[in-house]
Order: sequence, then C-alpha cells, then structure tokens
Amino acid sequence: MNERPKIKDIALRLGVSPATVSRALSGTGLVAEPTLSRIREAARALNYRPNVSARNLRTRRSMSVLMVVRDIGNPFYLEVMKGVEQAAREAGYSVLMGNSENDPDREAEYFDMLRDGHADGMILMTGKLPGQAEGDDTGLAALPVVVALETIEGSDLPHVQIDNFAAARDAVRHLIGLGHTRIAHITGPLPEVMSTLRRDGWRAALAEAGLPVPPQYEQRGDYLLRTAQVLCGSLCELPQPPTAIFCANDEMAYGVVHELRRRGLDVPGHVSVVGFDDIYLSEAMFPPLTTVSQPRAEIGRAAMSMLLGVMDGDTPAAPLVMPTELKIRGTTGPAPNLH
Amino acid sequence: MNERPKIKDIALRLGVSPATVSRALSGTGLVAEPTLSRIREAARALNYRPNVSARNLRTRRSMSVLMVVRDIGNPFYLEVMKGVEQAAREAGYSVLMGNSENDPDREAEYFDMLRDGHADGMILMTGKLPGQAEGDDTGLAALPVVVALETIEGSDLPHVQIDNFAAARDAVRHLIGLGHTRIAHITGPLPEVMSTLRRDGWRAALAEAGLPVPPQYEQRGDYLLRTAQVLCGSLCELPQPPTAIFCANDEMAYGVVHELRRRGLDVPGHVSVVGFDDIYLSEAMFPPLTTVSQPRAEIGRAAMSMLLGVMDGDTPAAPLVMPTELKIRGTTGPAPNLH
DNA sequence: TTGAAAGCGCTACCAG
DNA sequence: CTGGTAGCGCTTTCAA
Repeated sequence: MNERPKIKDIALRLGVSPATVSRALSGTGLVAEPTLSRIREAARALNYRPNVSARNLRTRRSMSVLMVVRDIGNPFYLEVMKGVEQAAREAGYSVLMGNSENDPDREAEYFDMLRDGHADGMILMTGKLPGQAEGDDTGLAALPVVVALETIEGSDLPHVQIDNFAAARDAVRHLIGLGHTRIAHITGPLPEVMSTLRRDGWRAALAEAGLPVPPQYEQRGDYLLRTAQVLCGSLCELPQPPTAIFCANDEMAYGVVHELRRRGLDVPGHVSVVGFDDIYLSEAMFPPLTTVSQPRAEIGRAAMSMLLGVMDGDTPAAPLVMPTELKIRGTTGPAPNLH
Repeated sequence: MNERPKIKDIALRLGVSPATVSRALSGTGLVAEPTLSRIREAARALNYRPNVSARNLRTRRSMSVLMVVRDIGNPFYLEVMKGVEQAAREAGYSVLMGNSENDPDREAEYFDMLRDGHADGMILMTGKLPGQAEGDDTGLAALPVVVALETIEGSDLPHVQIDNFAAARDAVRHLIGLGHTRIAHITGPLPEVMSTLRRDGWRAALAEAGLPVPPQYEQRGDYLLRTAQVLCGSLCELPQPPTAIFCANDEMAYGVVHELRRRGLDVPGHVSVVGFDDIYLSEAMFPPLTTVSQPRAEIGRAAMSMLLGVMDGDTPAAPLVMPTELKIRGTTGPAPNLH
C-alpha cells in the first residue's frame, strides 16, 4: 500500500495478467469493456503511474525532444521555446533544454544525447553542425533533427525559417520609401549565413534603388548592444553620416538609438533606425522600435510539427519559410532635409 | 558493425564479462589497469554509447531535473534558467522544461512527472502547489523539490529567493532620499506573496519616513505593461499626482515611463520611476531604468545546488536569501519643486 | 479477448 | 579484481 504500485500489483489484485493491464492502460490493444473499467479504476485507486524508464527501455523511445539554442540567455528564443514546448506537450513529448553556447563540443554532446536515447529528436537553433567539416552530413541527415531559425550551410536537414534576405530588403525599402538615401547597416557576426543574408538584403535594396553602397556604411557588428553603440559612433563621425541605420537585430538597434540620443540626435527626426526580430518589449521602447517581426511562436510550433513528422519516418520534410512582417513604429520617419 | 553496440558486444569481443565492462565504463568499481584501457579503447572503437533508458531503469534515476516556470515567455526567467542549466550540466543532469502557465492542472502534471521517474527532482518557480488546499504538504515536502524566486505559503519546502520586502523598502528609501514625498506604487497581482511583500516594503519605507500612504497611491497592477500604463494615467490625474512611482516589476516601469512621456512629462525631471527585476536590456532603456537587480543566474545555480543536496537526501536545506542590489540609473532624480 | 513468457540493456549483488 | 546472474518494470509477440 505504501510502495509504488507496479503493473504486476494491479494485475494480481484483479486476477488478470500484466499484459492485459498494460494494454488497458496504454489504450492500445483491444481489451473487453468490463475488464477495461476495472483496470482503470484499480489504477486510479492505487494511484498507479507507469515507470517511464521501463517503458522507454522497452519501447525504445524516450518521448522527449531536445531543443538546442546558441544562448539560452537570449530573449530572442523565448517565444520559439514557448511554441516548441506547446506543440511538444500536445503530442505528449517533453522538452529537454540544450544550451550550446556556440561551443562545437557542446553541440556534439547534444547529438550524442540523441544517440543515447535521451531524446527521440532534436530541434537545432545553432548555426553549426558538429563534425560537419568531415562531410558527415549523410550520417546526420539520418538523425531526426530539424533546424529552426538558422541555416546550416551544405546541409539538407529539414528546416523552418524566414526569408532573411527578403525581410531585410523590405525593411530597407521602407527607409528608401521615406526618402532616405544614406542608409547604413550594422551587420551581425559575418560570415554567418543569417547575418550575410540580412546584409545582402540591405545591399540589394540599395542597389535596386540605384543608391550607392559605400563600404563605410557597412559596419560589422556581433548582435551586441555595446558594439553597436561604438559602431554607431563611427557612423556618426563619417563626413557624410547616414540618415538611417538598419541593424541586423533589435538589441543593436537599441544600442544605436541610445548612442544617437547620447549625441543629441533625434530619432527619427535626425536619424531613422530599423531593427530585426521584434524582441520582447521592443514596442515599449521610446520611441517604439520599427523592426522586422518574425512569427517566433509559430516557428517553434512548426519546427516541432516537422520534427514529429521526421520521427515518424515521413518523407524528408520540405523546408518551410514563414512570413515576416515589418512593424513600422516610431523610430523611422521621413529623411531629414540634408541641406 | 552497423548495429548499435551494447555492453555485451564489447564484453564478448574482449573476452571479459559485461559486469566488468560496466564497471570500467561507469568509472565506479575497481577494474585493473590493463583491462580498463582495453575496455575503454574497445568502447571508443565501437563508438559505444550506453543506453540511458536501460541505465535509468536499473539505477532508478533519470539524471534529469524538471524546471517549472509560470510563463516560459517571460524574459525574467532567462538568467535563472541559464544558471540552473549550467549547474545541472556540471553535475551531469539534464534539464526538462516545464511551463505551468499558472494552471494548477499543469503543475500537478509536473509533480506526476517526478513520480513517474521522468525527473529526479524539480525546481519550482511558480507560486502555488497543487492540492495544497488539502494540506498535502507533508507528502510534497517528501519530494525532491526546491522552490526558487517564489514563496509558497504554508509550505516548508527548501527555497532560494531574495528579500522582496527589504529590496522594495530600500528602493523607496532611495526615492525618499532624493526628496520625494509623494511616492506611488503599482503593485503586482495581489494577494500573491511576492507582490504583497514588495507592496509592504513600499509601505514600510513611507511609514518610517513619516510620509502618508494615501490609498490612491497604491494602484493594483498585474506585472503587465499595458495595465501599468493605464494605472499611471490614473495616478497622473490625481489632484496631487505623485512625483515618483515605484513599480513591482520592470515591465510595468517601462509602461509607466512610456505613459509619462506620452503625457509630456519628463523622466526623471517631473517624475522618477523605479522598477524591480532588472530584466534584459533594462539598462538600455532611455533613460536607463533605475531598478532592483536580483542575482538571477546565481539564484538558478543555488537552486540547482540545493536540489542536488535534497536529492542526495541531505538534511532539509535551510532557506537561502540572496542579496539584491539597487541599480541607480537614469529614471530617478531629485524631487521637483512642487510649488 | 486474454495469458505466458521473453526480453529491452544495463547494473549490482554475491561468489570466487 | 572479475564473472555469473538476477532482475529494474514494462511491452509485445505468440498461443490459446
């Protein structure tokens, strides 16, 4: 009575076999009605809970998935994690948290966890693959892994993401539409794919509008606020400072706005600023940040759905591209008169 | 060669017993040196990885812990999660993510996961306990659970947190020190313990300074930005509007600053604002937010350490109170001359 | 529709 | 120090 009941206990108590109890409780397998209810009732009465380890060992599945991000301290992932967690729960999966910290060894460890049976599948939000240099992709592609948000070069793992190029291009088009002709860009950490795509989108928009792309207008950032502040400073001290700055993420946009203010420049009066990601409270900034919004929760959910498919051995999932939206808020305005 | 090797395979290959292999690989148990290296080498050669489910079943531990938060979308938890994850990793544990969404049923589910052997212990960051009304605490206290950040009334579960009362009081003292005499407070969702403590800290500071505590100066919030904006509006329209507003969290402080600005009031020229939590990018606000900073990552690490102790059956851990720090930044300044 | 029995892969006990 | 061996608790054939 005090010990944890096992399936055998309830079988004994009811005079049926463990097999029947198992079938009744797991819902699978036909069990006659009278027996079924009796078993269910007894299980409830004894407060029976199946032992997951035993079940996992037998079924060779853990019913959990691994979600690996580059930096768990980055609020950017919050909504995505929320989406993943939600979809996982609905499908009966638990979510294991992985934090790669951009460390290849750590990433390799997480792959090992997959092989160990720690998790049945993995959602990767890091830009790299361990041992990728060895062209080991075929081996990896066989694992139930879905890539979200990031792009992994030279890999054809199923993935769900946004069109970073188009989103960046559209953001810059918005600035051009406001009459800006001097539009600078603070990139993410090049040569990462995501940063490159956003940068190329900026370039493309300028090019199609016949605007020059002076090299000094492309400042190489790293997604961090402080760096962006410094780079913004350099931009301001150019002989022809930009009237608009497009940042590869919101955090850098915050830094830029801060720095501009510090220099007594008005946003958007003197300089317009556009971010990317629409992180938590971006709209609560003052002025609210104009930025590219990604459907993060949906991306998380979609990634999890895709992973469920992959784990079911479905045919290789087609890459999914989710729509983005340019949120035009308070940090962008008409280009100032330059003379 | 293509199949996943098991312990038996490597035992056969080397002509030793599975038991020896197990001992050699798990580090425990003495194994003679020549054998040891041979086994290790063979394991590496075969790319052997132990099956976690089997191990878990046998050892009756899952080597993972469950971390349950109220709302995984809230950036407030980020650093704490990071701390937990770090400490867990170092101790060889994985972290399972739980999101209670303030739903008692969900919370109960997570407790069940503990009993199921899904996890060996749990770090709870929700303010409630399932079935607590039934006075079931003795049963729960027996489970390896550590409460972090939150306080659970009528429970003596081990916990690590901050002194919300003192931190709030000190924040308000800071405002009083700046000459403010009309200091309002926007509370969290009362009657939750944390909100109450912060509110009481505010009251205590006013009382000890001999300042009045007009009931209209206590506005009941819910930690949300929008609500705080509205409440700030009410405050502004009082016949005697406050010259300082202490908010129970940063998000509400953002809302307040926003609303004040919208009304053409200067922060901190006309009104000073203090937040609580020091969330991500609070210092990047303009002006940077004066707020109470909690050592969130340390809290996470401490909670995990404490949990490790509890899981080891250590004597009930003493509650741990971590220090807070009032970060005096740009949203607080001398009280304006009221006449 | 139910029961018997064979493991899943590992660890830990008990002998030697 | 090493080997034999008995399970951990569950699911799932295979027969009845």
